[in-house]
Amino acid sequence: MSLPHAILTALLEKPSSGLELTRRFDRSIGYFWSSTHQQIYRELGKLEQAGHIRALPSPQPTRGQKKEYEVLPAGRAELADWVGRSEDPRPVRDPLLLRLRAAAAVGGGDVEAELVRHLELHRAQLADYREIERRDFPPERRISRQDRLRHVVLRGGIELESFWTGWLTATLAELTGAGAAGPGAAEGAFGHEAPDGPAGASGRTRPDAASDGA
Amino acid sequence: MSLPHAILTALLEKPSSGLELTRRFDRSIGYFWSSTHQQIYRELGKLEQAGHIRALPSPQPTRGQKKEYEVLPAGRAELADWVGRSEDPRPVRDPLLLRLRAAAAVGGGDVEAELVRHLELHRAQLADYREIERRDFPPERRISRQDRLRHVVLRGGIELESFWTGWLTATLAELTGAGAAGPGAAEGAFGHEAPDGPAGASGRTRPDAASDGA
DNA sequence: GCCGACATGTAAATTGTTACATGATTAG
DNA sequence: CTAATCATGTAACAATTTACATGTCGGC
Repeated sequence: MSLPHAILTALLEKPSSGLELTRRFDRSIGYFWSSTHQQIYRELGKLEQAGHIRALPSPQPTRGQKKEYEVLPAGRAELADWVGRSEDPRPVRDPLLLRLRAAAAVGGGDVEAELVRHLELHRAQLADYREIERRDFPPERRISRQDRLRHVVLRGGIELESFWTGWLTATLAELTGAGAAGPGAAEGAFGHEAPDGPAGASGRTRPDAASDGA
Repeated sequence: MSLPHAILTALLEKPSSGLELTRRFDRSIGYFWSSTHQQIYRELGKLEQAGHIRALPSPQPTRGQKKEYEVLPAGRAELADWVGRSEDPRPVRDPLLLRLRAAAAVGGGDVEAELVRHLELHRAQLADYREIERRDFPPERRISRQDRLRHVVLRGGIELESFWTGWLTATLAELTGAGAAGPGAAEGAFGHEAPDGPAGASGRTRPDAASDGA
């Protein structure tokens, strides 16, 4: 999957120990590929065995002792190769949307408080991103392709959080703004089947794409 | 996690067999919680053992034979309880954003083709969602809370896809529109650490994507 | 000498993916 | 009767999460 490549990226940006990586996964790289220290240590071991990274020489590499890693040429090559690979977007798997859908199915439940809570969280994350953008990407600067890439990734984070705050705000307005009609209304609504696509007997299929052109 | 609750929701909406569920996970429920038939069968077994669902009586429940399930009161109770629970948004884990960040780190690589491909996929999904909205949620209809919930969930899907198409379009413009300056420029850019600690909430401003319905 | 922070790990359980196996039903 | 399709599963593996275990170092 992508964890080793996230680690290679982080180590290319700056050689680090496992704990340092863990911290950067809490705020920088981890904004787009989150992970925990357990996974990171395990993956560091694999990457070292594979000859993609190596531990910088140190006095005694014992247990509680800091151990820094750097990327080897083989690791850089692997990452460059991965960058050129193709991968479909992952299907959405969002507990909040599912929860609302479940709320529609069982009826009742005050979901509004949870929506407000999420709104605050997303607003905070958005403010965080905006601050990083203000600090690292001043408007008139002449920038390299590297910086452009980093900036569009950050824009992705900003716009994603903007989507959430916008949708949550609108949803709260929709759910609290007008009184709910009685239950048991209109059939045929979303949740009662979408039109049939060509569905094979095994596994999910991304509902057809590439047809578009618009 | 959420898979059993996704299944309970789907079965509440309509009792189904494993294969029918698999198909609905390809187009309806699965838009927000994807899964495969293997996982679904495994989970159906667990839910049955837990007394949350039961197989509808049928002649002989042998192997290749269709087996329909319905939700029992205990299952409905569990789902209602889950709806009321609180859960933080999942940290982002997106291979495409990570890939761009890796491209910035290793330099080179033409990432543009992959962006175009994703743009087409998201446009197709967006068109699909819009069609469902047009069909299932005509504008002037008086609607119940159930329908409101289902509609906001669909709006979530629509706005999420709008975010992607908007961001991908802008990113392609940014990367192909202007010639890249030489490599090795500006340090201190995003990717070289963000500030520590939590950030306060802030008012939202809408940048550009994820627009239309909110 | 001990405590808290730093630092690296192990183990077990759950969840998700990939590949394969098997039986039933129906059209030709 | 045979192939395609419907339908339900098993097995093995990979990824992720949660809980715990161990060791080092500096300050007091």
